Amino acid sequence: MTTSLARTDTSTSPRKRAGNGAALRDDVDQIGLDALVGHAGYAVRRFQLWIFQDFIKTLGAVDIRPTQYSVLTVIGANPGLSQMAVAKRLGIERARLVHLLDSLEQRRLVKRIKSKTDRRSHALHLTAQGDTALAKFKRLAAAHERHVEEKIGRANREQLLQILACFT
Amino acid sequence: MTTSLARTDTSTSPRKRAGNGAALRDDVDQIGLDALVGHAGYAVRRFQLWIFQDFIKTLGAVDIRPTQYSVLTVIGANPGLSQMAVAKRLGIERARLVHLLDSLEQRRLVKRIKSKTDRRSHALHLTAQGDTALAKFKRLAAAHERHVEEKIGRANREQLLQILACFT
DNA sequence: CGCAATTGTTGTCGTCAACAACAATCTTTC
DNA sequence: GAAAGATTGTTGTTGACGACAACAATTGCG
Repeated sequence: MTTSLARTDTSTSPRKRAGNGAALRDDVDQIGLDALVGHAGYAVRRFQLWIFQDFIKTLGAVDIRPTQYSVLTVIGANPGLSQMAVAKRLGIERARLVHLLDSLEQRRLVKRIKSKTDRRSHALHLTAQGDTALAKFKRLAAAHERHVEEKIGRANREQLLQILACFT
Repeated sequence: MTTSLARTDTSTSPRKRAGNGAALRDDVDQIGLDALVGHAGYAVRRFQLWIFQDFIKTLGAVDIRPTQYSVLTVIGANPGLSQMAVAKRLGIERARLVHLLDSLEQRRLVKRIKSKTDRRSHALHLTAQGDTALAKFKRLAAAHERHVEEKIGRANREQLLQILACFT
């Protein structure tokens, strides 16, 4: 059993100065996380924060954020998709995709082409400029992925991808 | 270009709507992710979304969100911490922690006690009510963690925690 | 034809991270 | 001991993001 409700002292036994308002323990390394260490969500949240920050920093020169990169990649690999299809595939709101595409279209990376078979929808394509830009983005993204590998290890990254493959 | 195929069609393959012809490919299962499949960040983002939604839903009856839970857990395990110490340990902005604590203090789960040794800082403690409430939260959080286990498998969850331990 | 569903769009709301600035208070340094 | 610098809590702003709701135009189907 992982956590019984008994408040047993955690792994490390930090000196609990039980006194109210006693000295404050500011030493970060000594602060126990208690039940949090058993929660995958906490570790994943911290990891995602780190990984997104590295992505944003690594692609900072081209000003591309993770969500923008995912949209460009999917459109590049599947030209002609509708906004609804991209939104569903990436798990983002179609309302949000509107603003994403507005930004990418303003930057001449993507174009919305009115579909002839369904006048409601737009067929999404990369512009020629967007195609060459995406190639550059992919190189930078690969560099970012190497940072991940250096951080958690090559084998661990592989296992991670395999474990979470069911969410992609 | 890169043809990434062989998507193992997983569980639900409901009903492929016999929509219009070959104009727009709306079939979500057939849309390739291209370079995204090799990016840990994408999988982690999707996973975190799923795991947080399950957490929020599982703890919906008590109206506790992941960040609130993490704050309560750390305070419960380390009474007397300053706000700065909690913020640094959990990796959240101290400005954000202010609002978090305002909310938790209004709900009588946490109390800020003015430190005698450092009149700038507050010593954070759970109230008696907060202590019993946290015990209940932990039971619900354990149920959420079982959902994670059912989703990705027991061994995979263990490996995930081990791989990401360096971020906690 | 008529009605339900879909698509793109606009808007609002709440969460969250990242900064910047500030007053009060400690700490260091001269 | 006083001035200068650092820390703590606080307030505010900005922007990305997810979740909803409503709407017009359009399509599909009974």
